[in-house]
Amino acid sequence: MTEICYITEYINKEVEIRGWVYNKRETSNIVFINIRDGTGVIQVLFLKERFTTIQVNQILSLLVESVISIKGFVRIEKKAPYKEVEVHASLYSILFENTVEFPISKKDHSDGFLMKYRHLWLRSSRQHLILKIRSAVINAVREYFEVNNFTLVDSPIFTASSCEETSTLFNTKWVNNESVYLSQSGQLYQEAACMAFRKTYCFGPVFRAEKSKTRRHLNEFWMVEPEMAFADLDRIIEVAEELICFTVSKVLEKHEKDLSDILERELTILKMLRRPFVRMTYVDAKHKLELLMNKQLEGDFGAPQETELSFMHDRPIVVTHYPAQVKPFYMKRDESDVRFVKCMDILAPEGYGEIIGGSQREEDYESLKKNILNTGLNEYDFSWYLDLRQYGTVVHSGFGMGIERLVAWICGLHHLREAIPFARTIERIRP
RNA sequence: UCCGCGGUAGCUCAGUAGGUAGAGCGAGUGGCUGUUAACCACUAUGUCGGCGGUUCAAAUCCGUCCCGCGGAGCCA
Repeated sequence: MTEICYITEYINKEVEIRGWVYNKRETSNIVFINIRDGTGVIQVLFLKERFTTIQVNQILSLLVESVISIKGFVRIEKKAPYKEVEVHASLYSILFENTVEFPISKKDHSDGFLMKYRHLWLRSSRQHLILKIRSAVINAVREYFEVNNFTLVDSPIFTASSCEETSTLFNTKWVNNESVYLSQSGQLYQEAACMAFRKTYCFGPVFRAEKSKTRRHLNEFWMVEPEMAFADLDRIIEVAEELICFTVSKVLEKHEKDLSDILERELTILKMLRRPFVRMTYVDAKHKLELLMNKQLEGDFGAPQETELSFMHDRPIVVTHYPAQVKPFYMKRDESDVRFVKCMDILAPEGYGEIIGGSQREEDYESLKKNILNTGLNEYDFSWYLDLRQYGTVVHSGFGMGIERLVAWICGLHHLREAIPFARTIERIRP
C-alpha cells in the first residue's frame, strides 16, 4: 500500500492506495474521485469503459468519506488538481460505504457547528494542516531544547496548591478525599529541577478555570516552560527569542507552501523574523500607548492595548519591568526601582499579542516568604518551594510559552480553538 | 460574573404596517462536459429554541427559561 504523500515516486508504476472519498465528479466517460488518505489527497480517474455499469453506479453513489481501496497506475497529468499526478484505476474495492451523509460540506458552516463536529472537522485540509504545523512546532521546540542541553523534567499535573490565581484552579478530590488541584503551570517545579540540572524544561497541559470566553483563551492548553539556573532576565529573553526564531524557521522549512496555499497566510513577517526583537519597558510601552490613544492608562495593559502594541512593529515586542503589584509573588524585584519586577512578556506581531510570559525569580528566602504571605497564600504548601532558597540558591529565570498561541500566530488563525485538536473552553467539553 | 449579538430546511442565511415560510449549498432525478468547491434544469425537506401571555390571527409583539457566539476582567 502506498501513502499518497510519496505517490510522485511511483510515476508510471502500479500502486494500491486506501483512503476516504473526499470529493467526486463525473463526465460522460470518466468518474473522478479525490481520495484522502491522511498523508495527502490525490485524484483518481475511473474510465467508465473499463468498468461495468453496476460498478460505475456503485462508485458514483459513494457518499463522501466512504472508504475505498484502489489499484491503478500513476500518470503525470497537468490538469490533475494535486501534484500534477493522478491514479488511473484498474481495480477497486469498497472498504466501508457510508449510509449517512457526512455533516460537513465544502462550504458555509459556522464555527459553532464545526466545533460540534470537531471529531470530523479534523479531516478537512485546513484543520489537517494546522495540526500538522502544531506537531512541527512541538518537535522544533523539543529540538531546540535538546540541542541547547536542556533536560526535560516533567512537572506534576496534580498539585496541592496554586501557583498563580487561586480563583482559576480546577478543584478535584485526591484518593484520600483531600482537595487537590490541576496544575496551572509547571514553573515552580522547574525551579527545583534547574537547581539539579542547570537548564530544564517541561512541556505539558495546564488547566485554568477562567471564565473567559474570548478567542485567545482555552481552559486546557499546552505550555512549554524552560528554567535556567545562573540566568538573569536578559539571558532568558535571548533564549526566548532564539526559541521563537528557531521554531518559526523549522515550520517554514517544512510547510511554507501549504501555509500560503491552504491557510492563505501572508508570510513576509515570519520569513523576516530575526533577533533581537523590539525591547521596551512597561513604562515606555505605556507612554507610547498613551500618545497613540491620547489618554492616561493605569495598572496592567488590557487585551486591547496589547493588540495595539502588537500592531506597532513587524517583529515581536518584548515588554519588560511591569509594576510589581500586577505580577505574581515569585518575580524578582528590580533593584534599581523596587516598584517594578524583572519580568518580560513577548507579544507576537500582527495583533496576536502575548505568547510568552517570564521573569527572573526571587531567590532570596526572606523576600520570597514575605511575598507569599502578602499574596495570602499558605506558607505550608510552599515550604518546599521556600526550601530551594535555603540550599544553594542562585539567580535563575524562566518563562512559559503557550503552544496554541504560537501556532495561532504562525498559522494566522482567528481563534485559538483551531490550534488544538480538541479545545476545552468554558462552553465546550464535547467532543 | 458583567456587557453585547443570535437561535427559521441537513448547512449558511433572508423573512416588521402580525395573516401558519423562502434563497443558496447539500441530498434525489435528468442532462452536459478531462472534471477541479464542476455546471444547467427539476424534485423533496421545516414542532420558525422551550414554555407562558397579548390577539380573530404570532417566526414577527410581551414575559421567562434554555442553548450558542463575541467581548471585558485574567492570563499563555
